[in-house]
Amino acid sequence: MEFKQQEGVTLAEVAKAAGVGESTVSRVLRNHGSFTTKTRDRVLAAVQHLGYVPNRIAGTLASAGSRLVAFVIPSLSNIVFTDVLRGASATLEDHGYQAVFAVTDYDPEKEEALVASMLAWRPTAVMLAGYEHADGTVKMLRAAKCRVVEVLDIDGVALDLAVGFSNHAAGRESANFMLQRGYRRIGYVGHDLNRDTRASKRFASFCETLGAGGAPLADRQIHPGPSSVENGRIGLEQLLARTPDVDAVYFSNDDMALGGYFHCLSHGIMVPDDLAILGYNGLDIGRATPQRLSTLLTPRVTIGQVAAQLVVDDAPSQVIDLGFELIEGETA
Amino acid sequence: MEFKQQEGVTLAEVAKAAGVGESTVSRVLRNHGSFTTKTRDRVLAAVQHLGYVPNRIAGTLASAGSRLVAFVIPSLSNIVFTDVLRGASATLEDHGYQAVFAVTDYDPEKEEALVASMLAWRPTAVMLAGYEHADGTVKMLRAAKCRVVEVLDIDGVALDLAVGFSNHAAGRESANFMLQRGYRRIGYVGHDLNRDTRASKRFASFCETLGAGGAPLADRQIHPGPSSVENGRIGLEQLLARTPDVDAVYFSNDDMALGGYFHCLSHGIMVPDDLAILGYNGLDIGRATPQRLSTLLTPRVTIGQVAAQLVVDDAPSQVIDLGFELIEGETA
DNA sequence: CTGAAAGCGCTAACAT
DNA sequence: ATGTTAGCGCTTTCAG
Repeated sequence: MEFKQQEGVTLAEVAKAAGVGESTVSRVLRNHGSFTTKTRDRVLAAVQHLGYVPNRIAGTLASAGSRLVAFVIPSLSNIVFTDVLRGASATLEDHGYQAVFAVTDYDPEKEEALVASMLAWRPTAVMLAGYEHADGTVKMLRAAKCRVVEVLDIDGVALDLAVGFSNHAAGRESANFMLQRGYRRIGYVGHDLNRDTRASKRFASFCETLGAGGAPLADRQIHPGPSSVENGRIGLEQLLARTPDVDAVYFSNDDMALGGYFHCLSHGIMVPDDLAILGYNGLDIGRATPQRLSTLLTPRVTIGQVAAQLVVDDAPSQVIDLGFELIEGETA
Repeated sequence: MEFKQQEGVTLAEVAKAAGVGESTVSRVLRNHGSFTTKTRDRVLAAVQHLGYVPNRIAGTLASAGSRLVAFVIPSLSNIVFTDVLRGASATLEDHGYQAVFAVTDYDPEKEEALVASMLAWRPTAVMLAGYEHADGTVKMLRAAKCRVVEVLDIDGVALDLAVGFSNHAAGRESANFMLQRGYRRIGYVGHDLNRDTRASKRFASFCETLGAGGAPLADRQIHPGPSSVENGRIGLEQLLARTPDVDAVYFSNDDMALGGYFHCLSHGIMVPDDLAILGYNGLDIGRATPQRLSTLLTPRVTIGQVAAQLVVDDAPSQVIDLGFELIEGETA
């Protein structure tokens, strides 16, 4: 059945076996150009017979597009990024593109190094989170002749394509919601803001809006580590120890908020009467908790889909605001 | 500063600019072979000056190894797989490898198609979840001269490398734990078992062990969809409606278990006295809930790390059992 | 220590 | 409709 599969069957061998020229095999395989049904069948039979698998490395070198899309993301633990990947990968696969990824750990220098090594694969596009990049990263990206998509943030100047929503607007809307609900002693529990610049944008606008509304932030508790349920629990505990009279707390995201909610559950703190809780992200789990979590739903998967579609369509440079939706749950 | 960056600077141009031969540039860049410090500096200066980014597509074609590792995973929503990716990608990046991935949606046919298109990139290795693959997939993988790593399961015959733990053993240990704790009317709440073959192995062994222990499964509720907190909540609700007298429930994973736990919280069901809950996976969130979730911790990140290391080392074929750890929480 | 030249496997004109 | 040929940008003998 299979003869020399060990070292890789080449197109030339298929051509020989089918008794046609190499370009004919190439045309048939890519279904491009013209050929008779007869030759097509002979080529396909030879392919089948030899177990030929086209070599896209060679194909890419000979033509132009690599059909490789590079994702340089901060983390694989944060659902935000895996959701974007998820949305994008489906669209990409449907169009014959392959997704390559690397994780920066929220480190701009690492991002720069990873972008450099991604560029070595001559990707059709590279997708990054947000706008804050090292100078070298920007320089390389500008010089490279590939598309650049910045996702999850639109508060800034895009390099090329940007798909996301305004984190400033998200912070503002969250603050307005709290204010409307009548909370006046509002606290914040968050994770490392230096690394997560999007969370820090939300926080800044949240505070500003609160101040303008006459109820400046009562207190804040920032955990130096990454966001997690456990850190949210600890964060709220510490905040309350210092400022027991807050009537509401805004968390940097739903994981943190869930931790805060659990703290309340185990300490007999009534939510939202004793303390209101507002999260961010709109995770599924927040809809299954004893009380539905109040949060801001972000269109993460859609962002990935739209970003991928723009790349596939080779759309002109643009910024797409996909917005968000405030979910009025039962915790605030 | 940069002259013809638009179309990509080539190694030949660097060579010309540095006044040396192409092979010398290649040697310097890969730090392989010999050259004087003087020529090295000149080459590096030229690289810097022109903003040269090596083309790995060409490099791969000319040499052999692609330094690409392909991941063909069932889902990006299930933390199990992203954790494996996370563990693997760090190791891979450290060794100059790039991770490529594709999502099968638990569909063996899609897996086959994706493996085929991955193979076109001539990856150093391809990583798959578990042992259940379409015949075509196995055939291609055997024919391809790349390493194959099956992760997360070791209950079967490995194609090449396998890193994981025994899901049968996990089911057995979970059942024995329930039995030891004295539960006798034990139920099961799970998600689609046809798709998740590993969950189905755990369930089978769980039932078998329970039967052998004289307390056969009291009832089961299988949700046809994917695992989620919400589906776990609904699943437990339905199970209890039909069989109210169960004293413990084993869930297909922690997401489902969390849903069950939330159901208990909101319906005044005392855990574990009225109803005990046992999950599977050992998610972080289970340590922050009002009561720590009893579960089975699986070494997902480590599996990724070990798998990547084996590939990097080009280790001989072998199966590595990384085991798991039963976490005695407060819910069972 | 360094350069010249022959491919790697495929695609894309260009013929025919 | 199909074959021929010249590269794509790099690595790798092989000389020198």
